[in-house]
Formats: sequence, C-alpha cells, structure tokens
Amino acid sequence: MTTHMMIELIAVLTAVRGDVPQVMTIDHGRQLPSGPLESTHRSLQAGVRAWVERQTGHPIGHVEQLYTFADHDRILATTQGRMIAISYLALTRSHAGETGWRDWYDYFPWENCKSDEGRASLALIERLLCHWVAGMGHPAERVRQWQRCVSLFAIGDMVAWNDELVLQRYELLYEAGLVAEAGCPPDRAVPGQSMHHDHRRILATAMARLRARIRYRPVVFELMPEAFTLLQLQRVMESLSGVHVHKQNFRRLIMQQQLVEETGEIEERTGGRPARLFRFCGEVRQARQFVGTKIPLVQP
Amino acid sequence: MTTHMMIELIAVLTAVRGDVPQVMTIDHGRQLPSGPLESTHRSLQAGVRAWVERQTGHPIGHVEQLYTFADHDRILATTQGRMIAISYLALTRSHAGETGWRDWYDYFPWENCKSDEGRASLALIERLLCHWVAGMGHPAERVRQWQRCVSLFAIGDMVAWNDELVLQRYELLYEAGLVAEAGCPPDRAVPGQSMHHDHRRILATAMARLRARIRYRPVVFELMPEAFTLLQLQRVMESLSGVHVHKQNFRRLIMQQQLVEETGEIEERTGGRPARLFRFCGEVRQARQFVGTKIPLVQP
DNA sequence: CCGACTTATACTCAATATGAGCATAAATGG
DNA sequence: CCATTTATGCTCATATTGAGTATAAGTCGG
Repeated sequence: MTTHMMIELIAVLTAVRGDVPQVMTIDHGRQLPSGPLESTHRSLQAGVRAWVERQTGHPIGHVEQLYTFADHDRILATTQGRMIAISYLALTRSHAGETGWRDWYDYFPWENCKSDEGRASLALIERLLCHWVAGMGHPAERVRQWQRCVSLFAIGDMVAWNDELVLQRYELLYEAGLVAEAGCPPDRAVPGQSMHHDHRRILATAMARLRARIRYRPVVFELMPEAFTLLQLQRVMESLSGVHVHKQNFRRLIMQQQLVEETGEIEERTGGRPARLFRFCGEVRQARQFVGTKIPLVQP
Repeated sequence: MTTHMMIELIAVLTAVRGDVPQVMTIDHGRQLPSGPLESTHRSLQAGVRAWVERQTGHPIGHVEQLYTFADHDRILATTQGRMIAISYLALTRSHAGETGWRDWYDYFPWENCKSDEGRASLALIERLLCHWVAGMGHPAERVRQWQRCVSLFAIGDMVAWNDELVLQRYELLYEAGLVAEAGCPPDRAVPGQSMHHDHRRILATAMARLRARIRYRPVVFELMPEAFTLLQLQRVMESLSGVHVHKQNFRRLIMQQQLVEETGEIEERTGGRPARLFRFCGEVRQARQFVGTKIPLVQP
C-alpha cells in the first residue's frame, strides 16, 4: 500500500499593489512557487506558511487550502510513484520592489470586466466560442454547449455575469481548445498569458475562492494597508471581483456593519475633497468573527 | 525529495433515510470508510467514485473534495513516511437494508437544534463551557474564549445560531477537552458518539460543507427520491441544516425559482390533505446550473 | 354523519434590504 | 471665479424576507 509519492505544495500568494491584484510567480511568470512537503512541518498549513514567509520575508495573513490534485499528468516518469499537489491560497500585504509579482489579469484578461481590455477580450471570446460550437456535429450537443457558453460568459444578457465562475470559464476555454495549455497554437488562442503544467488552472481556482470569500468574510483587509479611505477599499474590492459597485451603497453597507472605524486622520491627496481614513476593527470583532460580512457587488 | 508516503482516501458518504441524514461507517460506527489511492485511478475524484460505488453498489451523485490532512498525528510508525489523508463528501440516494449507516446526530446531537435531544445537549454544553472558561487563569483569555463560546453556540441570544459552523464548534469542544477524542473520560464528555482518529472532525467538515452547499446549489435533490412532496423536501432541508423553516415561505421560494415541476401524481398518505408530487427539473436547468438557488433557513 | 385534527395551498402585510439617484461639501487647478 | 474631482449625507422606489391569516381537502374516532 505504501508507494513512492511526491507531495508538492503550490502557493497562490496574492497581494494588491495600488488597485491591482497580483500573484507571486517564478520562471518569468510561467509558474507558481512550489516546494516539497518537508517532514519538519507540523502540518500542511504550517508548512506553507513557514515556506512562503521564508521566501518572501513578509508575514502572511489568511492561508487557505484550495485543492489537492493527483491526475495522471502528474505521474512521475523517473519514479514509480504519482505526484500529489496540494494548492494553497495565501494573502499578504505589500511587496514594494520585489520581483516575481504579476497582475492577475495578465493571465485572465476576460475576468476583468471593469477594463476596456477585459471587455475587448470577452467580445473576442464570444466570437471564438460561437465558432467552436458551430463546428459541432451533433445538434443537441451544440445547443447544450452553447447554453453553457451563454451562462458562463453572460452572452446576450440572458443571465448576469457571475464573477465567481473563474474556474468554470477557464475549463470551458480549455475544452474548446482556445488556451495554449490545451495545445492551441498561440495565434489562435484567447488573449492572456499561459503557464506551465496546470498552474493557470490553480490560479483560476484561487481567484474564484478569493472572490467568493471577500463577499462574506472580512479577508479584504488582509490585503489593505493599515489605514485606508473607503474609496481605496472599494477599488480593491472592485479589482478583485472584476465588477463595479455603487459607491454610496458600498459605503452604506461597510459602515452599518461596523467593519471599520475612523483613525481620525485625513487623506488629503484624493484629487478632490479630502477623505477620512479608516482602519479595520478586527480586534473588537475578533469574537464575532463568524457573523460574516455582506459586500454588494453589482454590474456596471 | 521523494519519500515514503501513504495516501488515504476518506469518504463521507451521506444519504437520507426518511428525514434523517445518515453517514456510512465501518467498525461499528467508529470509523469512516477509507482506502488507499490506487494507481489505476485516473484522478482522485474518479478514484473515490469508483471505490465507493464498488463498495455500496449504488451510483453516487455529487462528489466533492473536502480537505487534505497531513498532521504529525498521521505519521506512520512502521515506515519513515507521513500519512496524507484526502477526504471527500459523496451523496447517494437510498440504502434500504444496508449496514453501516449511522445518523449524523448520533455523533453531533447539539447540531440538531430541531429536536428536544439537541436542545438538551446544547444546554449541557453551555454549562460545561461556562465551567471551562471559569477555570482559566488569565482574565483576558477568559473573556476572549467566552465570547467565542457565545458566538459559536449562540448562547444568550446575542447572536443567531449559524448552522454552518459545525467544524468550529467541534474544535472548540475539542480544545475545551469535552470530547473523548481529546482524551476526556467518557463520563465528563459532551453527549455524542466519538470516532477513531480524526474521523469525527472530518464528518464535521462534511456536514458544514453540505449545509453550506444546499443553500446555494440544488444538491438536496441528489438525496431525494425521484418524486417527492414539498413537505418532504422541506423536512430533508431541515434535518440537514438542523434548523426550522417557515413552511409557506419555503414553498414560495422553491416554486418561484422553478427548481421543481409537478409530476401530475398525488401523494395520498400525507395524514391530511393529499399533496402534489414534484420532481427536480434538472434536465431543463442543466445549462443554468450556475445561477444558484436560494433556500431560506431561519430559526424556530 | 359530525367534529376534531392533520396537512396542503393561496394570499396578505409589514419590516427590511437593495439598487439607483439627487444634493451638498470640500478640495484641486485653471 | 468656475469647472472638475472626490467625499459624504440623504431620499425613494422596488424587491426580498419573515410571519401571519384563511381556506381546502383529506384522516380518524365516535
């Protein structure tokens, strides 16, 4: 029953610079940082935390297990065993001047519906997917897959865009042979940088998880500086989720949930009226950490 | 880097008999079924599916990875390596006359707030936790832990009961030394059967995940018979979540989401007025599988 | 057959939450 | 001074939610 196995830990280390969500990479942005599980680690979580903190020098906040893979792609040629990869999402604060950070949306331009670039890549994807289903032999299958395209990419406004379906959208593009990882020639692929192995897939899993988490848990604050204005908070939420929020309603919900408190300081350089600075009042709320938050994310 | 490892798959196979959620066990209810990962399995998910279907003879519906553990408790004495356990939640339909099925709430009586037994065990837990924090030396720590007790077990109606915090509640009881797994003598433990290793913890993880899933995904129907009345559906939802539902509002939400359609048949043996039978219209909704459902779960 | 009891189903109503907009305040740069 | 920008307070229509009333259509015991 005991076989040769290699356990690999893969971290999706995420931070926000300015308003832009970023991910730590190695190999010129082609891979996520990963390392073997060491026997000195008390637990998997502790292993990831120690190893990431050693690599980056930063303390990390939220750490969360994503998924464990053991597909046959991962069988090692050299040994008899199989490769198991356990992926983690880790959040950290600032990272001025470090190398290896890449924008989320370099890999997933279509997930950033806020930007013109994102909308352009969505329009292109719509055409490519239309072409893909048109080439299908079986009519029933064609209808089924088109409905899948429509609901995942919100084609034709029949359904609303769901920002949490990052993984499902990537998998559809993979099946349609529109990403480089699926063996597609680069000139016929959808825009967006590819990664080695299944690392872009793991990044998609992490993005989806984080988009889901920030709605109901106060994890955004792990990515924010100590003090921030409400607009800065809103911009980070928007760039993480890729969708717009109504400014006044966002403020209302944040305030009435007492997630933040005023620092008393004022941010002058807003470009308009100065804004009050806030801090996350996590200490006070520590016991109430299970009540959950509710943050409104609506369409533009 | 390659070490001796044993990869163990652990399944939390869940079904509903009558209105009662049950879990498949071995070893007279002391363990969850588990088996080694075999190299013939294409993927982990396929491995779990094949192995569970072979064991039970039933087709299983929803399968979902829960968590991967590799704590030092799991280090094997016999080999140099470490034990990795990957746990899965799997749902299946009926299981008339099979052995090994146990009620969820045999292990977690306090999670069934609907029943008198559940409320009684909650009252007992409240007293035991009160005693636990009273014995703490440091006042600040005492306050902190008591707030944790209050918010997890909804003591004193300051916060509402959150049915999804199954794991957090179990971990609190473990820390407080009130469960047999923490080395507590049986007569001083909280009611509820214990399990070997960390299997009750894994069951808690599964219960929490399923309680979260049934709110937003139509997975309940994987546990229902082909045709059912709305009251049957409601009772299953209630027993899975452990809380009561307002009958009329439940009907309203189910109907207006078009999750079900009438079969045309009538269930006569309701004990009152006969009820219309419904079936899940998953085929029609297959493409819309991402829209999500919303099922109201409120307090008694 | 009657009346107590059970469940099914339709409908109403108030409280709250949500989405969208208006208005004013306070800074900037010409 | 005025256009522009951002901050912040407030209103309002609509949708959602929680809870209750009312009625229908069976059962069962006498």
